[in-house]
Amino acid sequence: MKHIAESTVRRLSLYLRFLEDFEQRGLATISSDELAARGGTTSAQVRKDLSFFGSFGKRGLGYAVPELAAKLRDILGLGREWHVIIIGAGKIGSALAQYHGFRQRGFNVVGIYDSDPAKVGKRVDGFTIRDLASIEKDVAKEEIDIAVLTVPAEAAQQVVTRIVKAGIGAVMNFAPVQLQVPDHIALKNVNMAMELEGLSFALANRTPLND
Amino acid sequence: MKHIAESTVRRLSLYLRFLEDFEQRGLATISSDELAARGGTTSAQVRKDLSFFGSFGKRGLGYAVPELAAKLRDILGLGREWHVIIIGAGKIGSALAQYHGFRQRGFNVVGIYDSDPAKVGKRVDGFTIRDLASIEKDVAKEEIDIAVLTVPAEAAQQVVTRIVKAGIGAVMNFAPVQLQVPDHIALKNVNMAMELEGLSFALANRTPLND
DNA sequence: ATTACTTTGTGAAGGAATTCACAAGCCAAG
DNA sequence: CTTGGCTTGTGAATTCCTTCACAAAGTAAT
Repeated sequence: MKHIAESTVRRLSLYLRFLEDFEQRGLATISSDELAARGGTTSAQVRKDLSFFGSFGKRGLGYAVPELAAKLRDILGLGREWHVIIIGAGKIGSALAQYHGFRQRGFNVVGIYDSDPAKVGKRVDGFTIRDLASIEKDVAKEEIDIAVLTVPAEAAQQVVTRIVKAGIGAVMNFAPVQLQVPDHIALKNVNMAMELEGLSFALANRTPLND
Repeated sequence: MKHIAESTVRRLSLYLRFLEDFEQRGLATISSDELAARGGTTSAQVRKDLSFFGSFGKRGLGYAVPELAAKLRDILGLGREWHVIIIGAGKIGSALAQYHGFRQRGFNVVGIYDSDPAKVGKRVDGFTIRDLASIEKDVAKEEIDIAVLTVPAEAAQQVVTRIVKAGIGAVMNFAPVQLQVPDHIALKNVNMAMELEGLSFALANRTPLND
């Protein structure tokens, strides 16, 4: 397939959210214009985004809501269950383990890990915290797709190297470091400090920020 | 000032992190090449990013670490204290209130709010949860710069409209909705579900994702 | 002081993403 | 079955961002 831009994928996610809302409200069709208004973009952008994957609309009419939603779920890989582990049972890790929004979308958290002996064996929202030592074995055996990394910055690269070797496919990194991973591994960084600095920059410079 | 791209600001944040690391290790100078290697970009990109704000380097030598760090802190608006409030004392809101990384960077959390009478008055990590009803008054009186929004999706737009009217400057939105704010308000969205769907897309399509 | 080497700062070139603009297709009404 | 009104899908134009490439400016050694 042709290369799809990061920004396009983000927007597809957004469109899906709106479609699910429309679906619930019983709307049958939606135009690119309405979708665009809702997402703060343009109708041309919506149509271009979708056009990378096929033509799903009817000229003169718009898009059938449930069909397009189904198509987007398919494109985004939400048609199946993904196996997720959380590594690091600190504050963020524990909060994420308790967040049930994952499951709804097919992100099935199957375990949470820590290296601290004082934490291993304790329970967090139904999960028994597992020992980090067993992670390679588990990743392979339980066919883990995605790791959510909430370990301290110093430990992050070492952990990610281990799980990549064990066969992980994707990593969502909360540690404030730039991780080195092979090209075929999907990596996303979530960094509160950086987002806040974006706001602080905008405030300090009175620059209109568009996001 | 000329318009600065979102991506540039993110990289400046990243460079600052590296510089602070180098600073701590006592390094006096750093080249754009080394900075680039650390951040997964190119030396030309580093120089171009910095060039929007001035010329801080010495040809043949590189950049003086503490000077460049100071300059970046200044550019990013980290030279002063920002007053931050958290709105929504649920799981995420409470976790953020307990996160002390904010304070270090000059983001001073001064209060946490909820509309649930059962929560108002309770304490979270040293903060007494305040009643959402008093938010307009407080935003104005305490000169709040940044609001971190962790309320349910249904309430988000209404709350943001109120605080914008009360004079807030920037909003970091955790609710999975696209908020409407005037142009002069800085807005950042943090959306776990969307990030995960990005990973899921990459896994489902084996598309190398670059982030 | 001259030479060899290094690294910045920046116009120009190239590439990527967004927006424009319009032909093509579909529906409904008469 | 024709006309009018809408909305899609997509090349072309445009805008935005990144990379190239090199003159200018510094260091160090002889």
